[in-house]
Parts: sequence; C-alpha cells; structure tokens
Amino acid sequence: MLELKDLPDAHILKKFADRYPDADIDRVIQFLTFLRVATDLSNGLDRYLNAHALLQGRWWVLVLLMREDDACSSPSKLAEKAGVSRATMTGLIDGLQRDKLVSRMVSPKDRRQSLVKLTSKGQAKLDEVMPEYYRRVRQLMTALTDEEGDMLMQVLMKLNQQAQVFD
Amino acid sequence: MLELKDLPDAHILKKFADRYPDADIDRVIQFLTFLRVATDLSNGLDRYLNAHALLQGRWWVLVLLMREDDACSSPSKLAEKAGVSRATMTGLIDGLQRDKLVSRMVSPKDRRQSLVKLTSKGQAKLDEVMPEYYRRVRQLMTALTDEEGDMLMQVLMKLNQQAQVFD
DNA sequence: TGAAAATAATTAGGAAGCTAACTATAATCT
DNA sequence: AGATTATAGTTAGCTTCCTAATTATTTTCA
Repeated sequence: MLELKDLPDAHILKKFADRYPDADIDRVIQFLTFLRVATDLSNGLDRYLNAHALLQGRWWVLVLLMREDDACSSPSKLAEKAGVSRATMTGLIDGLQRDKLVSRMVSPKDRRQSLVKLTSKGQAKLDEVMPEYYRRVRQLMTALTDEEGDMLMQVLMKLNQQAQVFD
Repeated sequence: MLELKDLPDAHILKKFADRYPDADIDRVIQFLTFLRVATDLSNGLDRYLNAHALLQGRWWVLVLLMREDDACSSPSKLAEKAGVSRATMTGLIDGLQRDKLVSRMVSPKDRRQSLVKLTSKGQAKLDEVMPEYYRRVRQLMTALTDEEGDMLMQVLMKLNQQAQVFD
C-alpha cells in the first residue's frame, strides 16, 4: 500500500489537488497511514506465526475452536466468526487437517454439515504460540497510554460505523 | 480475522486468561479491533475499485506512476514504494499491461531495467476513479473530529515504531 | 407426499501476496 | 581484461482471499 517514509511531497500533492479538487490531503494521509500501519502489524503477526509453522488465517481458526466448550464447530459458523467466505474456510480447514491440528467428521444430526474439532496436537500448537503472542501484543500496545488506548477504541468504533461509505 | 460483533464473552475470556496468564484482555481487544476495522475498510476500498474493474494493488501502481513527473518508473522502485515484493510487482504490472493501463519497455540506459509508463488509458482510469474515491475518504474520515484525527496519527506513529515487536 | 426452495460444503478459477531460484546485465576488484 | 559480485526482473510454487457454480441434504409448502 503506502510506505510511511515516502509520503508524497508538496509538489506532488499540488498536482493531485489541482486535478482532483475534492481531495482532502490531511484526511487521505490519515486513511492511508491507517491502512499501512495495520498491514505492517498484520505482516508482523504473520512472521511470528510463520516461525511456528502457522499463518494468521489458520491460527485464528484454532483460536475460534478453543473458544468453544467442546472445541468443536462447523465450517460455516467458523467462516462467519472469522469474517471470511465459506470457500476460504474450506481451504483453511484443509490445511489444518493436513497438519492434523483439527479433525473433520460429518455431523450425525445434519448430514450436510461438517464438525471441525481441535485435536490435542492443535491445542498443543496453541499452547506453544499463545503465551508469547500475548506478551508481544502487550509490549506493542503498552506503547500507548491508557487514554490513547481508550481514544483509539472510540475512533475505531466511529470508523467501523462508516464502513459502508465505499458501497 | 475478528467480527466486532462477536468479541468473546466473559466466560471465554476467563478460560483464555486462566490458561495464558500473560494475556492482557483490554490490549488484545484493542489490537484485534484495530486489525479488523482496517481489514473492513480495505475490503470496502476493494469493492469500490472493483466496480471500476480495478483492484487495490493495481490501482496503487497507477497512483504511484501519476506521481512521477514523466508518469514513468521501474518495477523495483514501484515495489519499494508500494511496500510489496518485486515478484508481486511483476504480477501487478502484467495485469495492468494486459488491460493497456500501463506500457512496459526496456530501459535504454540499463538493459536490466524496465520502464513502466502510465498510458493515456491508465490516466483516464484514474480520472474516472479518483474524484469519487476522494469524496468517500473525506466522508469516512470526517466522522472523526480534528482532535481525534490528530490523536489517531499520533497513535499510528507510536504503533509504527513498535513494528518490530513480532520479530 | 412430492416438487421447489433453502442450506452446508466443496470445487473451479482468479487475484494478490510471499520466498527461493533463475537469467541477464552491469559494476567491481584483483 | 577477466572473474566475481551485485542488481533488475521474472518464474515457480505456495497461501489466503474472493465469486460463481455444483453437489448433497434438509425444509417447506401446495
């Protein structure tokens, strides 16, 4: 997306502002910086997970399964909770099953449905990854004061309410 | 990643906190909410661009080219500015060239290098997409007060300085 | 009851991202 | 000058995401 270091200089900004008078430079920079910082943090998380032979999408499925009392869910529920399509969830579960971190069986109650279950190997993988993950998130977020943290949440909620502006 | 609507309830949080005592719930929620809102906004931008037969990666290459005085750059410079690998940039340029939005030629000065140039069709595509893009970004970001906008940038810079916590 | 509609999961095909390996060219350094 | 090293770009093979189409099963309702 955008490297923070090379935000456009005044000369370039003028060129864009002349051609596109609706541009609000400060707000565009806020928007792009927001996306860029989030992308960088997401990539950082991926690097950490990768060192444990996991990736963000698959890791999140394990976390969602651990949330369940019986460590069990269905692909469509997981897809909805993870915010991805059911087709994507099929692929994530395929990979996890290949690595034996989850098991898949047909639901006895509804033969259309699968039941995905966290295996003991999957739980062990979480136990390997989560403590250090939590320590690093704490380290990251304590860069913010409590007030900044609260403000950030408030701002995120406001932006979330505007999520349909692009539709 | 995480649906804002189904953040874990107290019962689940206790389960995780018991097993992983280093978890700092509030900060984890801040972190995950940040990634989720950014993902949703990025997907919104993609939906908008998609309606104009563009996608975020390709669109950004066009924007970077328009920033140049001669509408011209090389794949590796573009990759660095866009924050993607050179291999990814090759693919983005392939797609743009197929749609005749950019042209590619070998540099006469250094035969290893390519020169990528925004075509008039590419500029026309930007002129089609950018005004409405700027209006929507303005609409999105004016949900924040000026103070909130300033605070957001300050927070983003702080988080950016911590980008190496996952290494 | 039996046809139509809805639901769950998958497959197919494509985009955008990555690393690692490869080719071609240019620069450097004995 | 010639061998080595560095640089620019691409290719190959992988993951993660998407939409649209397909298959199997269940539900609905005429």
